Amino acid sequence: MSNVPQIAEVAALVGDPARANMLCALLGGRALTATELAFAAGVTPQTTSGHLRKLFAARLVVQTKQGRHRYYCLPGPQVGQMLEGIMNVALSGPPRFQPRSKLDDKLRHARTCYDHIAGVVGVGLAEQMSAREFVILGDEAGEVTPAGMEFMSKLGVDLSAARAKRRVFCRPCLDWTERRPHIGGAVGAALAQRCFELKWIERVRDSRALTITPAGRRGLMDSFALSV
Amino acid sequence: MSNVPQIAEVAALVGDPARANMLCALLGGRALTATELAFAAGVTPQTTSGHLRKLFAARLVVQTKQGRHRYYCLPGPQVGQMLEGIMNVALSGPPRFQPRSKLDDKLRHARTCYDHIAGVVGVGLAEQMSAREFVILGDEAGEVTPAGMEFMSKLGVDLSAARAKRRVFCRPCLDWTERRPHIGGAVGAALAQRCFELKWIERVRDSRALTITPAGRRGLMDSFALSV
DNA sequence: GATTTGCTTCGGCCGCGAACGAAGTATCGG
DNA sequence: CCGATACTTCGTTCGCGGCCGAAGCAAATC
Repeated sequence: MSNVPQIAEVAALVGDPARANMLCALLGGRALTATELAFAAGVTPQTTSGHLRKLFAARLVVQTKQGRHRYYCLPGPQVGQMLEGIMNVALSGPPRFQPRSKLDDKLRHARTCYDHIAGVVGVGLAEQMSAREFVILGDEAGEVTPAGMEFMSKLGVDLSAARAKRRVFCRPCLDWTERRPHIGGAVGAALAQRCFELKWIERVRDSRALTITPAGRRGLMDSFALSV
Repeated sequence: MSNVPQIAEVAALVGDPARANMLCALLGGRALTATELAFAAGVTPQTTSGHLRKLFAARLVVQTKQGRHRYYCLPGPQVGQMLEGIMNVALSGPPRFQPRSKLDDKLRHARTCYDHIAGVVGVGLAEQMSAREFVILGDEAGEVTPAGMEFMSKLGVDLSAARAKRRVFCRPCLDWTERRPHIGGAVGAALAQRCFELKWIERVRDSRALTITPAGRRGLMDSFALSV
C-alpha cells in the first residue's frame, strides 16, 4: 500500500534530537540562521549544515539567502501541526519532573506557538473565551460561536482573511507547559496578530517568549477579564 | 525548555520503517496479533517483538492478552492523528509514481482509516456532503451544519455519543490516495459505524479494505447521490 | 587584496540500534 | 505427558548515520 517509507523518512528526520530541537526552535515562527539553529540544537555548525540539508531536501524547512546569512523557517502550518501531533503523543505519558529555570518561566508564561499565543496567557485566553462561549474547544476541533465572531470583530481581529484562506477555524492546540488547549488555527493567528498590532504583546529578542506590555495588561483585563 | 527529547523519541520510534509499517497497519482500526504485525512489517517475529516492546513502553500501542495470542492496537485517536500529521507532510512533496497493484486498487477504493471511511468512497462521501452543505471542510478543521445534523440523524447516525465525548467535531482527514480530505473525527467515526450497522460496507478479511455491499451501493446512491 | 564571518563539503571515527539465529517460556490440542 | 503454536529473551553481527576536525567557498569589512 505503501507510502509508509515516506512516513518513516519524515518521522526519522524529526526523530533525531538535534533536528527536533531545530524544528522546535523554528516553531517560534521566526526565521533563524543556520548558526542560531546550531546553537539551539547544541551541535557544531558543520553538523547543523548536514541536518539542514536533509530537512530542506524533505521540505521540512525552507531557506532564504540574505547576504552571507541563510535563514530557515517552516514552510507552512503543516509541519507545525505535525509537530503538535507528535507532542501530544509524547506528552500524554506520565508527567515528568521538569526542572524549572528562569528562562523557562518566561516561556511558560507567554510565547509564540508558530503563529499564535501559547503559555499561561494563551491558555488563560482560551479558557476565558470558552467560559464566555465565544469559542467551543473540543478534543479534536474547535468552533467560534456567532457571539465570538462579534466579540472579535469588535476587538478589531481580522477574521475575513482567515475565512478567505479557508483556514477559518479554531484549532485547539495542546499547550505543552499547561497541558490544556490554547487557541490555534487561523483564529489563533488572527488573534495574536491583533495583539501585536495593539502592542499588547512583544517578542523577546532571541527567544520565543513574549512580554506583556502594560497596555496589554490592561487590555487583557478589560477585554478578557484576564489578569497576568 | 525541553520536552524535545521526548518528541524526538516518539518520532524516532515512528521513524523506523518496520515500526511505521506496524503502526500504519494498526491504523486500520482492528487489533492485530504480533505475528500479523510481523508480516505487515516484513520482519521476523523476534524483531517484531522488540519493536512492540518499545512501542508499548512509549504507549504508542496497547496490548491485550487473549490465550496465547497477544493483540495490539492503537491506544486512542491521538496516535492516529499524529500519523496523519506526518502523512500530510510526507505526501505534500512532489507526487511520486506509485506502482499500482490489485490489492492497492481495493484499498484505494474504500478502506478504514482508524475508525472512519477513507479511499475513493470516503472522499466521495465527503465531497457530496460538502456540496450539499451538510459539512464544511477547511484545511485544518471541519464543521457540521444544522442541516447536516438533521440529515445524519435521519440516517440514524448516532451523534449524541460523539457530542457527549466532546469529540463532536468533524475533522478533515487528508486521504493519502486521493489527496483530498475525507471526514474524520467523531462524525466520521459515527458515520462509518452507521454504515456498518446498515451493512452497507464490510471489512475484508486481513486487510484494511472495505467492500461495498449491494445494499450499500443503493444506500450510498439514494442517500448521498454517490455511485460506486 | 587581506581578513573576518557564515556556512558548506570532505573524510574518518565511533556508537547505537535493527536484524536474525538460537534457545527459552506460555498456552492450546491430543 | 507430548508436540505444536505464539511469543519472548539473549547474544551477535553489521551497517547506517550522527558527530567533529580540517579545509573550501562566498560575502561582507577593512
